[in-house]
Amino acid sequence: MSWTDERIDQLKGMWERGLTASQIADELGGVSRNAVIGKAHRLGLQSRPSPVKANETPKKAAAPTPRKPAPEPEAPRAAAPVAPAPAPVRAPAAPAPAATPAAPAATTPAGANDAPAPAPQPRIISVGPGGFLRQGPGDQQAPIPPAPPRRLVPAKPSAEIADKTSLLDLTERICKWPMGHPGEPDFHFCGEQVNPGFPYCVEHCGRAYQAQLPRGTRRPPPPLPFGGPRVR
DNA sequence: CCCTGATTCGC
DNA sequence: GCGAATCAGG
Repeated sequence: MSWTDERIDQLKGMWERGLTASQIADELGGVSRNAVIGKAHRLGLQSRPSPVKANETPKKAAAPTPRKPAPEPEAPRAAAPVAPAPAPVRAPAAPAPAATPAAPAATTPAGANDAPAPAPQPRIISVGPGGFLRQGPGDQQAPIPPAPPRRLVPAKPSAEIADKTSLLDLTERICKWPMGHPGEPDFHFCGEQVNPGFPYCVEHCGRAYQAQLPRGTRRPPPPLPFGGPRVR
């Protein structure tokens, strides 16, 4: 397998979302965990806490890599400028304590016993031209980029996907939201009319471009990147 | 042991 | 540029 633009995109997305290299490798398929890590580094996606990178020993007394016993005393070796960069540690999926289950008081005026209390949906900051969620003005959290292909189709007979949108059916005005996993028999694309200016239909734009919730709020279901571990 | 990411270096 | 081998922490 080679690193096509598309695969690189997927790698970036998943890496930024905090999936482990193993998960990414498994998801992409055809590459090893090491390949993913190597590529990520070459792409400059360094960041992310490494279990091994905790301390930085200024002295390299110990032979860290005996694979090639340097014959040279390495004279012109510039001293490694220890980057003091604390690096903006992206707050990952911090398990919000959520110790306070939000008293329903505010949302439940006295006497108002409306039963159909919809599930606590993410608060909509504003609505884009197509009706999808959009970030609030002051909210400059990086928008979750492309597309979390969730396993939406429970693997149906091939006849079932006979009229589904395939790769060949993609045009600039049909939704390219993936349904299922590439390579699987039921994999196809959404196929709806796109939200003008976007690669996805209105519905999927809503999923691709999510509003960042105000501090403290927690989306009940996690962003669910991909459908979890692939069932093979 | 398992997992993780980082790094090196032959290809 | 790629990724196996290796390192090293949890």
